[in-house]
Amino acid sequence: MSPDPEDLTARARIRDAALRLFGEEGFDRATIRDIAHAAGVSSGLVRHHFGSKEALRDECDAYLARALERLNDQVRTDPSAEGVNYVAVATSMFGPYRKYVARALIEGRAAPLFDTMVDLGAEWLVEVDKQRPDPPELSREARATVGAAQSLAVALLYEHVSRRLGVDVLSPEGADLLARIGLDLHSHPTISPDEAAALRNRLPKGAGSPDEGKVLDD
Amino acid sequence: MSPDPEDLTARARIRDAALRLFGEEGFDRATIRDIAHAAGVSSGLVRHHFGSKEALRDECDAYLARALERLNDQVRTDPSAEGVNYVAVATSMFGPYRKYVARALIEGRAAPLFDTMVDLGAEWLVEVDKQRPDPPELSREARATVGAAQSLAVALLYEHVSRRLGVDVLSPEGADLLARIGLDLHSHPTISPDEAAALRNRLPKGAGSPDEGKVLDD
DNA sequence: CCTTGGCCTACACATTCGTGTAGCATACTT
DNA sequence: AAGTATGCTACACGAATGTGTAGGCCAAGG
Repeated sequence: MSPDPEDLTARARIRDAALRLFGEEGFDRATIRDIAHAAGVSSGLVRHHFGSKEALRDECDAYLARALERLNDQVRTDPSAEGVNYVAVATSMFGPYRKYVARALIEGRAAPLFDTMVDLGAEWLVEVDKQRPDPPELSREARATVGAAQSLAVALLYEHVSRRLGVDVLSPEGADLLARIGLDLHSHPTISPDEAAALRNRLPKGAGSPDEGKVLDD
Repeated sequence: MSPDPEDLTARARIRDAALRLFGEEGFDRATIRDIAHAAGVSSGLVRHHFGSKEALRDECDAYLARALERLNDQVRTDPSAEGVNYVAVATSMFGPYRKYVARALIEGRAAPLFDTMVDLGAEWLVEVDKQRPDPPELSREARATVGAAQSLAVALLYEHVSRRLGVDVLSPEGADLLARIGLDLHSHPTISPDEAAALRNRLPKGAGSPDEGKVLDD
């Protein structure tokens, strides 16, 4: 999250304060007056710049979408971006805006944000699939969707994960531990291919035939 | 989620309505009057039974904890509980209370609920570890924590996952697709052991030595 | 019969919040 | 220099909400 060139302006300060308070308190509990106070302006100015509280949130969403686009390009062109970075980015995601993003995602908002995560994951899966012995039964997009959701899980459940691990996962030690756990989980299947086949055959619908209206790659 | 013997009573109806409205609208947007109306009682009765709005939410949390305990015992004693059920339970989790649980978890509440998920996952890992070639570097609890978080991801990001998959993941077709994706992801490592070792050596802290104050099993 | 206590309702109060309006200062334009 | 747009504040209003209070209905027990 590199700082925007537009800074110091009251409008930007209001947006940042809103991002923070919406995240910490939630949209309803965060009042316009509190946001204005945190930004060092009057409450009237918030209305002057953004029109309404919901419009202010829309602007926050849009700002985050732009920020993600920058980060997206950055990751795509970064040669050191490999696999785990995908998870690392998702985890430390949006730094101070983590809580805001979490709430937005839970409420079904911030769709472009989630979609970008899926797309990033799908691109990574292209490389992963090359080293895979058996052809995947399911589309890359489908697997990337669930993978993106799982990658976001630690960021969403930040408090609980930190509590159970006994370490703040945003601290250097916590991030290190998290990276090792991620490597372990991603490098060790928890179900053997045989078991997977057996369980697949037990699924109620269809007996594991690879094509019956499911989402498949072309 | 089996229905409680205590039912039909106004108190139970209020609690159920609160669970639903807190989930759908969020704690702040859901008003006591709306909850009372949904339960078919007056708003005063809500206060009479629960004292305050926050106390009502506490009761909702406690009720969910009790319900989870029942489900916990059920899963533990069910012989057909194998691996994927872990994910399936987390996904279709709490049925109508999914949104409530999601909000509670995001806000850092419902800790016993998350802890139960971790414990369940850790028990499963005991079996998984038996079939693992290399000894795990990290504690079972640590891996179970992240695993639990990832298992909850689809439930938390229900709307986005359903949207990207093009199927309601709570519908029979969606659940089937989800199960297949889960089997695929769990049975195929996305990182080879060699890559994992290489990436582990690249981590800033320590050069991959297996013990330097990390969380380890005994 | 009367009274006691648990459910339950109706109504009022104080607070808070989003929004609307009026007005001031500064800077830029013509 | 006058006009005008812009960034900003102060203040007020209406609505909604959590909470408090007074009272009614009804079964149980003396």
